[in-house]
Amino acid sequence: MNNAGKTVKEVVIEEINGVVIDSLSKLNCIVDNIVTEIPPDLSLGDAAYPMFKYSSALKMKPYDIALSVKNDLDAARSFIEKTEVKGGYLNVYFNKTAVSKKILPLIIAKGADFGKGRRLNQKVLVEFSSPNTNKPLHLGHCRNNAIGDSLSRILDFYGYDVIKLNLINDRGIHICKSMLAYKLFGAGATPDSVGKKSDHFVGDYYVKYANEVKNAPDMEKEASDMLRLWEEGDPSTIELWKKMNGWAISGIKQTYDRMGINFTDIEYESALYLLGKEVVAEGLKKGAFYKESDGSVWVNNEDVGLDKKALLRSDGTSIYITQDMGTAVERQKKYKFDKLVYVVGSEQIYHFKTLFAVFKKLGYEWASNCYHLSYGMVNLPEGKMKSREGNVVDADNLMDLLYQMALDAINDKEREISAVEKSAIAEKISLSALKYYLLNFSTAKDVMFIPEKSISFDGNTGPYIQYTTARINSLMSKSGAPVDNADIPDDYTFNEDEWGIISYLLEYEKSVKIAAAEYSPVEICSYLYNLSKLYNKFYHDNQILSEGDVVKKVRLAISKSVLIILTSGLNLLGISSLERM
RNA sequence: GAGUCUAUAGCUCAGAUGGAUAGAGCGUUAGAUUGCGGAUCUAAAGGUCGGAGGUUCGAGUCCUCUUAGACUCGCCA
Repeated sequence: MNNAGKTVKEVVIEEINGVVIDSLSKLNCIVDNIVTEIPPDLSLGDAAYPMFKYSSALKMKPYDIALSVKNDLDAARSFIEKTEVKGGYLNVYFNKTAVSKKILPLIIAKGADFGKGRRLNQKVLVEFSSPNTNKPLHLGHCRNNAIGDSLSRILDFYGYDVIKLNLINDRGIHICKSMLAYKLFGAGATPDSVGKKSDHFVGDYYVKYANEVKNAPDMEKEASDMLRLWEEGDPSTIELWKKMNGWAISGIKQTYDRMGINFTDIEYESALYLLGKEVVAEGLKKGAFYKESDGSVWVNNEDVGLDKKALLRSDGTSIYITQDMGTAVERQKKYKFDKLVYVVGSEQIYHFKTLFAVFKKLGYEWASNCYHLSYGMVNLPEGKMKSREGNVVDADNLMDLLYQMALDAINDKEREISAVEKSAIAEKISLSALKYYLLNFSTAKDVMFIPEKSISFDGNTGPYIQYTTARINSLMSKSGAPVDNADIPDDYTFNEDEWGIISYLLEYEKSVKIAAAEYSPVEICSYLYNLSKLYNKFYHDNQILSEGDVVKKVRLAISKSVLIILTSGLNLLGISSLERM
């Protein structure tokens, strides 16, 4: 994965790289790719070239190599202010004015488009969320939604054409369980008649089933009978199914709307689950699969370190994996995707390995373009979430709780903001807290969710970054004229706080690149948090509006640039920046 | 039993492609604003990067072994 567009940092650094490479070749060391690092401390410069690896080939001390390259570098100027040899490192200090004059006006001019990659003309399908229609969304879905949505935004920003897919799991035995409980105990009630959000209404009957079946084991058989009736198209069963699915899906849709999650296309398992049978037949014909004497169809994946896996039951009905096979083939036909990313929990790693191995055995050239982005489970202090034990953290309730906390915090500030606006702001803050919290983990890791502690508004949180945007927005509105350019005099002397921010602004594009390449929203979280910290320190220690015209303009340009980048990065996380809070 | 993933400060977590004294937040302690938003800022204390070997000039990062935990290994989804 690479994007042909060059970042500002690359433009600056490549010029310097060229000189370093030439210089090394004069010493008879031919390299085509040079390693650049960022020194651990700003006082050590803006870029560093470690010379250790050339030492043995050149039979020179790293220090002497660095010294030799330094001589050549000092002769070639422009973006370089000075160079220094320290140990085996050659440290380069950028010309602050030259770099600033390049980056700040560019950010301000491009605004939200700064850092956006050129279009790659490659289509990426991102499947995420994939709820069941027998219960409301819970905390685990929140993590999935946050990751899937953010990843889609990142990939789009980087240059891919992203299709967001939601495959709704609307059929199967678990759906029939809630249907059965409603049929037996519902007495014609509706979400409206009991005044309940419709997906919660449906979920209550799923819980009801779990409780009742303990004393009435026959219900299990009734549920599977119902599934059979559904597959046969029994009218009254289908009618009930449509009614309850309608409730579940409309309730879940409300939760998506509140979270700011949407999809390019919504797929229904009920419409796709039979497709895989044709793929199985194709595989049999190709000799990729084999049939057992009882009629079941299998694939043998032992050659790739996996096991044998059934693809079709002996009665000819399809299995979970069969649908995934059919769905993927259908997606390739419909979208001609270049990549297909499944955002699904880590408990399904084995399943996707098997699935992708099947694609390879079928000879699909797109098999290697499928990727399972697995994420760890969300745990509670008392253990894992189990819907049957009722210890799940419900998504709607959680958002309500966070909303109330945010609203209380706003009210404490006693700002002159209307009640309506306060409410809107509280909503944005609470979502930011939730999403940022869930994204600020490596995806592979399990998340420990401690309700009282984990979602806070202080420190490394979404609201902290929003606060920074509100602060800058407030500054902008008090600055008089809008900041639409960056006037930087050639003789301007940047202080450490100013330069610290500017040099970090140079890193934004790289962060986006890493986030896109590694499918890693946490990379953006870290970047935004670091930038916010740098800015808040700068803001705390430096005056802006009361300074003279020259300094004021430069600092406003820096502030404006930070605001643009923070807003851009928050957007990649699916979080709104704020004017006020 | 096999496979995959995880292990970094009291707690919760960052540390892409190996590089300079391993970084945050929370919590604890001590401070900062007669100034543009205190949901802010500064500082202190707190680490054998689970353990043992190995590769390398250099390892939290790569390799081997090992310990602990999670997940998976179904004609469930």
